This record gives sequence, structure tokens and C-alpha cells, in this order.
Amino acid sequence: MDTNLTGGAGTYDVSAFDRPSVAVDVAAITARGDRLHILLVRRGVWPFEGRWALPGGFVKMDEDLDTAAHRELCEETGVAGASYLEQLYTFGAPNRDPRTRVISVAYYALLPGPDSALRREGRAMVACEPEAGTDAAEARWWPVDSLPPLAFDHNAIVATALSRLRAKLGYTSVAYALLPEEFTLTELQRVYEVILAQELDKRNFRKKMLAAGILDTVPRQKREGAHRPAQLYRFTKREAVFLDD
Amino acid sequence: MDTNLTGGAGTYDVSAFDRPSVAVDVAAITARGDRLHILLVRRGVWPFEGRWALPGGFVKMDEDLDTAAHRELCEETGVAGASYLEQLYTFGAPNRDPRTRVISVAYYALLPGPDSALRREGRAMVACEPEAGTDAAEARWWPVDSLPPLAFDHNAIVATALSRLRAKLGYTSVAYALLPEEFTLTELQRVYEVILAQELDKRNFRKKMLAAGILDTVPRQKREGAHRPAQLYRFTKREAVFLDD
DNA sequence: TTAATAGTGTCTCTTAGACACTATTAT
DNA sequence: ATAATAGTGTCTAAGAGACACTATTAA
Repeated sequence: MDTNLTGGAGTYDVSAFDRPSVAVDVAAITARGDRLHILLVRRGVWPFEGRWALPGGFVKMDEDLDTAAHRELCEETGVAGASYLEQLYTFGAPNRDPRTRVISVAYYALLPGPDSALRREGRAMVACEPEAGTDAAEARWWPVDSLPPLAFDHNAIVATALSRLRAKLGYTSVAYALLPEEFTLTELQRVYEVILAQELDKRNFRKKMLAAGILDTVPRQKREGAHRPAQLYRFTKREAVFLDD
Repeated sequence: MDTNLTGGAGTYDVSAFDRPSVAVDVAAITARGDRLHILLVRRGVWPFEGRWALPGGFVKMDEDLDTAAHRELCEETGVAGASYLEQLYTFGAPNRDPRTRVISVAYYALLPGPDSALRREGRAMVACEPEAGTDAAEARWWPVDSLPPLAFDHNAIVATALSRLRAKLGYTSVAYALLPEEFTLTELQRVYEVILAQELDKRNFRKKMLAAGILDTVPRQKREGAHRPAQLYRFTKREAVFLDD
């Protein structure tokens, strides 16, 4: 075997070593009802055939990692409108995949729920043409607090994603990615409560959010049901900015 | 080409796809004098021959990522005593390496300086048998605020490492990894000042550290120079615990 | 005695959190 | 009128940060 790593300029034997495969896996998260949900696909092939897993797959040779994450999410689940996507951690234990050495770069994605998901149920997936030959047999949103046992080390990936999301909620405005463009303060509070899994005080919450200077008032109200209509807001920037600036 | 991905249990054609190579790169950080330093190696081979780079190399087929990071650090620089090692981010732009597609899992490592590095200079490297065939021609500590242009995207990796370290300093006890087992409060403060690149108030700093409950007083003093001796402390746990617990 | 560093307390301001009532709407 | 949700202010406690002097040692 010619391991020509030390040769002169331009020489490098690409096939000299066995190489691990590189995959991306995506934990797509949304808030609906009073729980966070994760998008899972049921595997149609060995290994873990029939088990639920995160959408994901192998990175193409000329493809950026972020691009691969978007693509796999879209191909396997039809979800195209991720409003936030962030690299999470790279999982590379030698035996995490029974097929061969697979190193997985895990991502998490945030999606706004279906309209008014914070009150009632609905269909969340945005249209996206699935490619032929995908391994996913079925895709479904699962509430995070009652997940089935997942394929590979995907339970660990989900746990990492949730703890990262909880942390980021504290010092950035990521919450924007789980909400529609315009929303009421009650809806915003609901997202925080769902992620943190605890009730928050209404007055303190509103004080803090308005003081943070990340919200714009929109000259419109949301009227729904037999009660006082609610003021609508939007995030000044639809990106995750740091608080305290 | 037989792309047997969908076959029955146990069948999977490992050679079906072109695969990227996977490397680890390590930003090893220490504090000496009044600056942070990073350990760089000068490349002896194409590409970027002669340029300085982070120690790193390809992940072996059956090797954990963390293990690979430790190994590369040790092989290329002789540094074996990293007291903290954490995965940082995975860099995978398709053209970050001119040889072929290389996806790099970046780590950062923290090392205590040589004895009293916070006052005077010294030799920091701990013994470790370098293996034959390493690509590194030379290894040196560089002050982070005057780095040369590095190979690949290594300047970006260093920047990421520093900002992560600064952030973690605020809510964990990682600082332990940059200090010897026993140290004075002044030395501890020095580490904080060097990382944050700003002076801190002595009284407030000591109040906060002692209140955090992560330090034990050791029944010993450090006497050095013509002045009052200083009380020695050690971290209750030599690991990065969260503050506020 | 001097030079050098160790060690110590108070006050102020900001922030987080507890806490309960009025306003507006549809029916 | 009633039911349902929107919207609002005060007080207290804890933490962050500004600030200056005394203590101990070697030479």
C-alpha cells in the first residue's frame, strides 16, 4: 500500500487509508400543545429496521455539512422550512453503527409550529419533494417526554439537543424560530414554558422580554375567542441575537 | 457499483460511496506570563509546507474521537498532560483542505503552565514518546494575540476555541485546568484576567470565588519574595463544574 | 525602613422574583 | 352577566461592581 502522505506538492494518495463514513443527523424540534416535539422517521432497512430514528444520512463528497443537514431533513421528512439550524456535536464512538465506522455530525433544527400550534393541533410539515430511494418509511412528530427507544445513539443526540436549546433560550433570542412572524406575548411565554418545562410569572416575563429590546410592536391585534384581544409583536431580528447588548 | 444499502440484515457494502477523510485538530491552550498561548507545529509537508498549524491528523478506523485528539496532540508535540479536552466544533467546508475532502473535528485542550508560568517563563511540555513518521517538523507555543497566518482554516478554529473558553470561564470552574493543583488567589485571578483580557477588582474577585464554594483552603502558604506569604487553595473537584449549585 | 504583595468591608445600584387586580371582548 | 384571556406595578432580596487601606514578609 502506497501511503504517499509525505510527497511533494500536489501528491497525496487519497485511497491510502481506510476512512470512516460521515453522516449528519438532525433533531428537528417544534412546540405544539404544551409539549416539545421531535421529528422522527421509522427505519425501513437494517440496521434497526422498524425502529424510530432521527432523519439523517451520509454527507456527499462536495457538500457542506450544513447543506447536508438541510437536505437530509427535507428528503426524509418533507420538512423544508427550518428557521434555525445549528451544529450540535459530533458523535464518533467506534461502534455506534453496526454497519461500519460512521461518524455523525449532529444538528438541531427549530421550526415554528402549525398556525396556533400553541393552542390546537394541526399539520406542521411544509411541502418538499422527497427524492426517490430514501430509507425513511414514515415520518412523525413525537412528544419529547415520551419517545420510543431510538436507533443508534439517537436518544443521546436528542438529549444533547434539548439541553442546548434550553441553555440558548436563556441568553439568546432563539425562541423566534419556534414562533410565527407575529405572535402575542402569551404565545411567546408559552414557548418558554414548554422548553423550560416550568411555569413562568406573567408580569415578570413580560417585563423582561420588553426590556430586552428584541421585540417590535406591530400595529395589530389578535382577536380570538370571547375575551380581550392581544397585542401582536415580532422579533426585531429573525436570528438568534445575544441578550444584554 | 453495487450500492447495497437496502439489503437485509447484516448486508452493507462499505465501499459503495466515496467518503471524506476525518481528522482531528487540537487547539492546546495555556497561560504564561500575561498572555494566553497556543501550541502550534510547523508543517513539514505539502500542503502549507512551512506554515504553522494546529497539531492534528487523521482519525484511525477504530479510535474514539477524543482518543484521536489526545493521540495527535501527544504525537506531534510531545504534550501528554492535557488536563482538559473538549470537542469544539466540526469544520467541514468542502475545500478547506486542498488534498481531498477532509472533515475536521476540532478540540481544545487546556494545560497548566510550567511552574509559576504566571510570573516567569519556563518549559511547558511534558514528556511523551513521539511516534516515528510524524509530519510535524517543530512545535512551539505562540501568544494568541500575535499568531502567524495558519494553515487550512486553523485561524478560525483558534478563534472558536478562545471564545468558547471565555464563555465557559463565566459559568464553570474550567480554570482549574490552567493551574497547578495548589495555587494562590492572585494566581487564579491572573488566569481570569489573561483569558478575559481585562483587569479584575481584587476584592470582588476573591469574594466571588470563595462564595462559589469550589475552592478548598490548603493548610499551607506560598512564600516567595520580600512580601507577605499567600494562602494556598485547590479546587474541590478537578473538573469543570457549573457554578451556582 | 522600604518595597512588594496579601488580605479585608461597605455602600450603591441593578436585577430577579413574589405577588393580585382591572380591562376588554363574545356570547 | 359571565367566562375567558390581556394587561399592568410595587416591594424585597440578592448579586455586581466601585472603591482604599492595613498586614506581613525579606532585604
